[in-house]
Amino acid sequence: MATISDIARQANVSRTLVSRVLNNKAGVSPENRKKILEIIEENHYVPNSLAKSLVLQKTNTIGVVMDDLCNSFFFKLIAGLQDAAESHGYNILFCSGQKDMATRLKYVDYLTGGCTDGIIAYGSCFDDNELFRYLAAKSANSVLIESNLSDCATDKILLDNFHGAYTATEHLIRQGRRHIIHVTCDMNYAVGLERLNGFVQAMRDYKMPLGPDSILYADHFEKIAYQQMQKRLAHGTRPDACFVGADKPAFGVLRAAMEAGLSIPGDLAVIGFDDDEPDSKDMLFPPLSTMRQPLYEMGQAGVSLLIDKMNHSDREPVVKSFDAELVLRETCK
Amino acid sequence: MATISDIARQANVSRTLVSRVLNNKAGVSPENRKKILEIIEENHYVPNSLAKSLVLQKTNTIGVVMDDLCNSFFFKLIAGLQDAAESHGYNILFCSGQKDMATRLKYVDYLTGGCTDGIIAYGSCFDDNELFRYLAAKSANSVLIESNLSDCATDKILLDNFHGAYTATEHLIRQGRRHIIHVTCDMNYAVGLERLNGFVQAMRDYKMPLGPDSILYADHFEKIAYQQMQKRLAHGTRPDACFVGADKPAFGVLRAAMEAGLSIPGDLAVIGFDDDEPDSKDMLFPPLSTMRQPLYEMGQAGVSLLIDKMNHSDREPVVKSFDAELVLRETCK
DNA sequence: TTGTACGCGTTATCAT
DNA sequence: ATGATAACGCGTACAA
Repeated sequence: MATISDIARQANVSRTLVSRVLNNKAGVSPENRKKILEIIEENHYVPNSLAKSLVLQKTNTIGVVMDDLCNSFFFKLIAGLQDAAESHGYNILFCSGQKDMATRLKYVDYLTGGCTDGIIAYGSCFDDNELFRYLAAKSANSVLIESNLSDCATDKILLDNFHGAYTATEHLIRQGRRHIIHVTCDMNYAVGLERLNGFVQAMRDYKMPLGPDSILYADHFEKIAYQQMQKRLAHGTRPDACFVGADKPAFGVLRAAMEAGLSIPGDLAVIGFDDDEPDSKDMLFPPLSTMRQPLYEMGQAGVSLLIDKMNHSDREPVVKSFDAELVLRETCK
Repeated sequence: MATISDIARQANVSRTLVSRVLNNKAGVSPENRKKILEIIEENHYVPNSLAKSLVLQKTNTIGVVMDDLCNSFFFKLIAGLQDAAESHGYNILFCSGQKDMATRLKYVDYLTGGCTDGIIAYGSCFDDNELFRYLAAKSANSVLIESNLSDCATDKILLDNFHGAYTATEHLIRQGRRHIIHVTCDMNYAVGLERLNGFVQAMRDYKMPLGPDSILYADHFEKIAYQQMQKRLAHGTRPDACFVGADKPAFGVLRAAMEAGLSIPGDLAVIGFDDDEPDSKDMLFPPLSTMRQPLYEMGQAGVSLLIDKMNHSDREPVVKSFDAELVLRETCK
């Protein structure tokens, strides 16, 4: 690989002149500039960004650590991150440990080791806290998305899950529903707990009955929610509304309800959470009402916050919270 | 951010000793080793990988350029790339230009600028050829997956689309189907053309009728294929088998056929290509027969080839071709 | 306009 | 066992 010295030698000039040409700076005679540009072209010369970053103490690159790149839930987030990085003139790199913590910690080491100016990490799983603490300790220029770890003094992008769950539940109550239940998403995630809390609070505030079978525990997939709802419909009083902690389990709920012969939303109103994967299901189920999570905007905000922090390294950590938006579709009219 | 000099100063030793400790090398007294390790720990010190890579001329990192990260089609490929990189002890970074060519070229510049040892690019869209040529010119350590550009002297990972299409078509013929048609995927991609050619060749070899309405042109999505098939079923002789150039359009074909009252596979046998997104559709349609593309293995092979090339920089380019595998499910018994 | 010299943070070589 | 020094490729004062 050609270096700046090679180019300088071939052009019979100093490296300084070549550097000036590369960075479009003044102080080079037109003839020399032309000659240098030609030689650069001939050699397919690309400046070594390592050396450049080393001397400038600036990489112009943002690193993103995901727990898994292979999940369509992240598409909007990734798009938001990419668009924002692009518009700010930053490169953005993605890496994931494929759910393996050791690998992800290795990537944090790598990304904090000089090749990026800052790092963004996403997740709300309690198991991820180790990663967030490790990251926060290593780099002041980092942003956590969806995690509200109090002992990490980094910037944070949050979704107000409590408020979103409250809003959804409140809507069902005001609609006149009497027997409202909640099917949780995975309780190993902070979002699961927060959404449950929002549901409970709304039910209490409106003096709605809250019994032992008002809450069914499921996860982020369809199956468990389906089974839980099946069981629930076989025993006890029939619910007439259900707030589900995520969209995937909401489809499980819908399936169980439809198989049990319930009409949607007449017999049972359903509201999910997240508003992901809208297209693949829309021939199987009535379109799902849900609390839309603005993942694209959250990604954009994460990049903005990070860049702001890099330019004001002494400012206090910022927490920016987003609200989920109630999107009413067929399952809750 | 602390540097190796900071650590050395605090420990009252030279940078050499700190470096030895960092790299687990002999030649440090136990007391010094202990002291240095403590100070490293205290300071959350991480060696600057830029400086390290600069002096070692080795980054231990592979870069991947995708045209789009937000596509579930790539999940298996990404997993294969990650697993292989991990098992070879390499970091692997993903970036994408979100379909914007200028951005992707920028990333090629960035990745070839010293921060990676080699680069993997995926794609078979004819529009991508510019990118591949650019990459091949800039870096000898690069691997193209799915592209067979003859003027790029890089290693290549290919799928034998022609043979796969031939196999699928042949299977339909031997099954006794008489009126076989082909619905193409997007013809802006080399794979679309190759699969079409395989279909035609098989039909010719077996003296099957090949008329103007034996081929319907669609793309990588469900809608066009659905419309095309609807039109086709309304006019002309009814086909009794259909080989489709990808799975998504195959679902469009199935939908048109089922809405027209055809029984699957009795009236119409269908074989797709790729074997992606199996789960989301399995309640809507009978499970789809398809030519499985071994994307995971192709990703693994890409990493292996790249690492091999980096260790034998003078060897000739290697082309490794994979075969698609016929997976028979309900739509073609 | 042009070139010299230094530093970025690390590892390797060669002394001591 | 320990440390001084050069080198990786680049940008930039400063001098000429």
